Amino acid sequence: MTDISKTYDPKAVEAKWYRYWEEHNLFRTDPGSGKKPYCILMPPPNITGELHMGHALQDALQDMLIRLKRMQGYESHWQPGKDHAGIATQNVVEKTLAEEGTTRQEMGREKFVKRVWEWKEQYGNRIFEQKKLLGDSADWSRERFTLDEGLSKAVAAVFVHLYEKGLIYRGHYIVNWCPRCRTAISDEEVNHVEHDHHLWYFRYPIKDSDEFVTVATTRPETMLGDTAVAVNPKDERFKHLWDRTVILPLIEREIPIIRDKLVDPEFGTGQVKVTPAHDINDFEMGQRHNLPSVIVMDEGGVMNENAGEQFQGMDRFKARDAVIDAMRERGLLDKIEDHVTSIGHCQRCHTVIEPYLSRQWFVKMKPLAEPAIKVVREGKIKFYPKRWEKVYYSWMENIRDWCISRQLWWGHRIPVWYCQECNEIIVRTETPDKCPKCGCDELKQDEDVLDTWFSSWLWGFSPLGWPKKTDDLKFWYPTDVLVTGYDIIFFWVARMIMAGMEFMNDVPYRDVYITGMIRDEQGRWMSKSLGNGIDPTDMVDQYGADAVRFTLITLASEGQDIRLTPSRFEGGRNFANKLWNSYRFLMSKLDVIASEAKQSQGDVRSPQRFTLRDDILIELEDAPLPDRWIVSRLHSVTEKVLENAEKYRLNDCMTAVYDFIWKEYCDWYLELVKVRLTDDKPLETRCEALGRAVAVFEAALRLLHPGMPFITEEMWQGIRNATETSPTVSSGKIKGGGNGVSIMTQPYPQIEDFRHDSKSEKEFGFLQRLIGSVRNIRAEMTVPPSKRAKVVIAGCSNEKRELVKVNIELVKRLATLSDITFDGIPPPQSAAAVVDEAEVYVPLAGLIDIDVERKRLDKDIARLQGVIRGAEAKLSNDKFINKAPEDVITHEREKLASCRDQLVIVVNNRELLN
RNA sequence: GGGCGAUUAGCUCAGUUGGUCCAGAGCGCCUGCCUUACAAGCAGGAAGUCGGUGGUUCGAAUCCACUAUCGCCCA
Repeated sequence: MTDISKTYDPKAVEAKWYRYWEEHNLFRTDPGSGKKPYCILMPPPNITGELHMGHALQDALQDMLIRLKRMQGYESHWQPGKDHAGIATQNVVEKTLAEEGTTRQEMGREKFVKRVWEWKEQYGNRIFEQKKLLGDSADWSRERFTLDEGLSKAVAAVFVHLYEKGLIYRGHYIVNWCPRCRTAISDEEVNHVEHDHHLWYFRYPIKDSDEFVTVATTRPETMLGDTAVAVNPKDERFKHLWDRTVILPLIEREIPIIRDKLVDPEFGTGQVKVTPAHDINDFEMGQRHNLPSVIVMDEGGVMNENAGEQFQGMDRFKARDAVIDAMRERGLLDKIEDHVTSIGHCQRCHTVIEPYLSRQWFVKMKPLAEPAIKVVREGKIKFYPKRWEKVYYSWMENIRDWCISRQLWWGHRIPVWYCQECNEIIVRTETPDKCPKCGCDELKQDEDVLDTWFSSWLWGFSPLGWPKKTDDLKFWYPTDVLVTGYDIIFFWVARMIMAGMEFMNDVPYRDVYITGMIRDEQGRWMSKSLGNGIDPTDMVDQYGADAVRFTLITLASEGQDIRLTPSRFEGGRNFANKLWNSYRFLMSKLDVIASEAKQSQGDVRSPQRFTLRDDILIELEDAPLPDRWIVSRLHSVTEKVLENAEKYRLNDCMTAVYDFIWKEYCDWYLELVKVRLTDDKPLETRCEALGRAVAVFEAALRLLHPGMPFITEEMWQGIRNATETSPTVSSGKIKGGGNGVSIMTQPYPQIEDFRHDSKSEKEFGFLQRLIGSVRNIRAEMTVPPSKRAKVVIAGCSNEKRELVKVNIELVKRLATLSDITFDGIPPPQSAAAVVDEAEVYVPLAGLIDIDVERKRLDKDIARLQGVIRGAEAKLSNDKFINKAPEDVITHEREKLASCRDQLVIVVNNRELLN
């Protein structure tokens, strides 16, 4: 067929089939289908997000599983959705406001939130459009958004439930405060980075004396909020200081010297300043000793009136320098030391976090963690790779309460109202109209919104309709597997499991497949700021979606990180091209042979279709050896794919199919089929050969489809149109009808579909080695391909001689031989090889280079001697004979005998050259 | 400080339950081929003391201990 292009062009194929799948509703799912449920929840990407390689990798893996299960007859549902991403989205919209010269404060809350919704409608769908380019077969009609009506109801219901259970509380605590985002964030949202820093030693005068205490600090500006100095009660050095009073410099506040065992005598001088409003440890000390908390900066990190006139209005880092200067001027700066310290930064904007005393809402996590730990311990949830379970446990067992309130406008407003009359706190899923206690209707809702993860942690069930008891929920919960990266085990996976146990009383999924992270060539994270990212849509554009998917899946082994360069996708592209060309070959033959067949029957219908016998892969009794062999190999690759898919070793699934198609089907089988497709062969022979080649190919396409959906669909449709019956084999039979809509909905191959045939594999293996040995000789002696050689085989068992005779045409073709004779005298000037017990002589009169041949044989002798030595050493060891299993010993014996025989022949041949 | 991962061919990586002709792939490299499906290809080839040391074992890339280097996470 001349109209099939010589190189595969993904662009001509991908969009067409994606549209086709959507038009035929092939992604749509139905809990009432009567099939078995299978479900994956797509990790909802942020609406601000662009598709990155991590998405591409995880989507390729998820889609492969979804498509596989769909073909296996499950109601295979991939639940898509998006995340409202509180801080990120608010930041993005605020940025555009800044460009317009306004701020959200100027705009007001209501207008701002409306504006964000508009932004979401306009830009929020981009990432899904990009995912479609990858071929994702999610049921987009069921898309959910963490801020849509249903999910908002779920969030409110959860809040009320936990509040009423006493697991949500409000309180004044030190939280991680981002002065740039102007909100509290959770411990998980803080990244600690080690910095070369300093330790400043300040002298505080002791009241009514000339003495000082000397305290060391990494954050001098906080001294303005000190309300005590503390020493360790066991520290004998400072007994004389107990209960004395210190004058806090600059502020001139009298503060006590307290004793607290939390003080580390080794840190600094062993005398420490205590700032309860700006340090977590100091806060605890303050609680124990009833110290006042003085907040010295505002929400933006600017010093406030409590910092004193001199410093008020200064940014916290300016204030730091100013405090140091002021202390130095007063002679109260004792010294400065170099000090390495770990400083927390906002995960989102990288601003230095300020420990800050404020009133926030928290979730008590311990009670929620316990059942979630248990289900993993009991194996009800399994992590792949298993090692992540340890990480999960260590976090869960040391879990701390979760700060869930955020001082943002974009998000789920906290469902709490305060009575302006009696201060009653009203926690409701619906807006109350009056205070249940005093009846007053003046109620004010809490200003804050909830942490975005407070909606994402419900993703295990909320997109399926919870809190309603929907059919979806009944059918698909618990879901089957969550595919995600290790960076969000704490943020998301762990919390989802807790939520699942608390609200569904069951796990959200049975398996957690943790993927590795995509890194650049040097092993660095891909990030916008480094500019080292590779855009998946660029790669799809350049290499095709199938090539991108194939490459990523192949590289994803057991959760290892992946170093990626664009050139890696060439491997996938080349494979697609290889597939394409084998398809082109089959199609051209189908065309020719089909029309010839029709003509021979006096049937000249157009278009000509090839009739595929429905038992073509079953009736193999009289089939030639290569056919029996390739079907047996098909059995084996199917087995490998199915086994590895169960263990989420999808890379192994892919390489198994790759090896089968390229190295067995194309390199060997198709070359052999060509022998039976020459014009001189009877039509019947050609039809059978081509039919089997097509049927095997079709089965391989189905094996491959979940990983490479577009190209397999294109070729499957092509084959379907060119053949009379639907080519799909299932449960041992080719299904008739020819009306399959798509390869997507064809049955996935099962091992029972293809007969395993170890005899054929053994026989064919011999022929492969025989052909290989001749090819090796030819190449080493640089015999030009145009030169057809004659080969003499000697010392061959009757069985193998028959085998070669039956398949003589094949061997001749693949080894480029004009003739094969048996048991002739080895001709003079021959190159020689040994295959099993057979001696192979290639007469090379005039072509043979004696030196090259000597080297070749010497190499073989060395190899054989090595193997023999190894086997002898083992077999002469009594302990080996006594302890090793019988089959291992037998194998060693056979190996030794065979190699010894071969060695004799090779040595003999070598001597002839002396 | 605690935990985890990596270390195998020039590069990037597989190697599942310890054994199956002295360790595999892709890329790169070398030789020869436009052999009518494919040069994004075909045939052949070179290339590794599996980070180091010690141990367990009849047998270790694989299990154990120690150790080195790199990376990540938690505190």
